[in-house]
Amino acid sequence: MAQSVKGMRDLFGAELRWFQHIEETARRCFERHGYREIRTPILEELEVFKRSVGDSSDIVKKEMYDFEDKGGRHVVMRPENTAGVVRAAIQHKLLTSSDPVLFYYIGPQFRYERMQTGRYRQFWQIGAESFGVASPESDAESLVMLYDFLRELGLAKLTFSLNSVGTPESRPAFQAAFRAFFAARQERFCGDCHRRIEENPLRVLDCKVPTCQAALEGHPLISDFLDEGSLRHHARLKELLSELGVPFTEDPRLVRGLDYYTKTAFEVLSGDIGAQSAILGGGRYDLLVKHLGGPDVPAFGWAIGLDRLAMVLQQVRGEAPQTPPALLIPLGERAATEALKLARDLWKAGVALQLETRGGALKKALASANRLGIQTVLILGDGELDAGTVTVKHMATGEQESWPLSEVSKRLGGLSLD
RNA sequence: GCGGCUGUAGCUCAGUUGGUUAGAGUACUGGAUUGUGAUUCCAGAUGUCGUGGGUUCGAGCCCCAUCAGCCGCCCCA
Repeated sequence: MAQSVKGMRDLFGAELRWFQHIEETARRCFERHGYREIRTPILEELEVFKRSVGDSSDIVKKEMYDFEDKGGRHVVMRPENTAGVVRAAIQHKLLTSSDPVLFYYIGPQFRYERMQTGRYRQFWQIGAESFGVASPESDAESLVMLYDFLRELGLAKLTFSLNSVGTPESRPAFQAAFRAFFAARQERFCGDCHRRIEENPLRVLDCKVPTCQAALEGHPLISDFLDEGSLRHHARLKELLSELGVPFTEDPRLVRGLDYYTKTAFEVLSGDIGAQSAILGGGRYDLLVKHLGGPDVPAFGWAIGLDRLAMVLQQVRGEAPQTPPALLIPLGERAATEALKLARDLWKAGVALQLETRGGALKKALASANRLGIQTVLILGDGELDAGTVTVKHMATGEQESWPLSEVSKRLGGLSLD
């Protein structure tokens, strides 16, 4: 039997309902902040990611689906979406005015990784990118949008981990100090950390090995090396978040895996989904646009893992909210014709209605309604047709009543049928 | 990429030291009279025991390979 490719999965049923609910909520929340959707291609040129995500990162070094297309182009299935959005914004000259440009995206991303719960080779991200504003107010606006979005989904207890990773000007001094600190006690660090100190020193800070965390005791703090601008930015952002009631904890060891971040970096972890605990992350990336060949435009953005978010929501909230349609059951051939006509009128009026077309026994249809979780059943037989009514059965209570045909639409929440 | 575990009906699992036609619960199908469900009762159907090789008189059980999934690391969403 044919099976889906490793790491690729089919989405349907209860899980897909969460995906849909999250996506609908996201669009509503982001659109009202003035963000607009952007959809970029899944395939990008390799260079886009090498220059943005960073060619020392694992994502670029070993996790990309990359291949040569029939025209000899070296293409990559996007491992994340920020680089593509930036590329598109530059290509279409969207960043030439002084107005901010606000985008959100929803789409699949691809990384060739070892499978695990919450980690798939095709996974979905929702993200928002804000271009053109360097102020901490811009960070706060984006973060409060994200926070309110998560609140609207019903996640109450999440807290942002917040840090500032400074600027390329302030970073060398810290890195030198940190390397010296590391060198002085390098025998206490694990093999992975020795690799990290060379490739991405900041990553040593969030090593999970307890002995490494112990060895980090008293390490130089990024905040002690921050330039004046980054410090003021960070202080102001914290002030704003406090004013807005957005909960956060400062985490001086928080760093981001992607190379393009400056100043603000943040993430949210969840304890509900095993080792793959990161559900979202982001921060400021003031240099990326210019680095990719665009104008010198600051930016702030983040991405949420939809697969993991859906998993967390399913765990803390159970089933995704949904209103099942009503079910119309005709009895007999004459009723079948009339039911089809009635259903069509109701559909036109915007009523959610499922039509029983199998024509079997009523008890079968009711059992089926029960399985589908349908609350309201309309029964249309010869008696009802002659009386110009429909029998309405409320599945939860078993109570039945009779409605005139002309009132069905209105009483099911649709438009009037006149 | 590294280390460990698992794979038996749609789902959750049992299957005794290898021994005849592989089981349960649940779900499913039909029935308990004509137009009333989810409870109850009766009946029924269901599997290449992940796949391919091997050992054996005999393999769901042992060995090897392979595929898929799970757990931890790495990485990250």
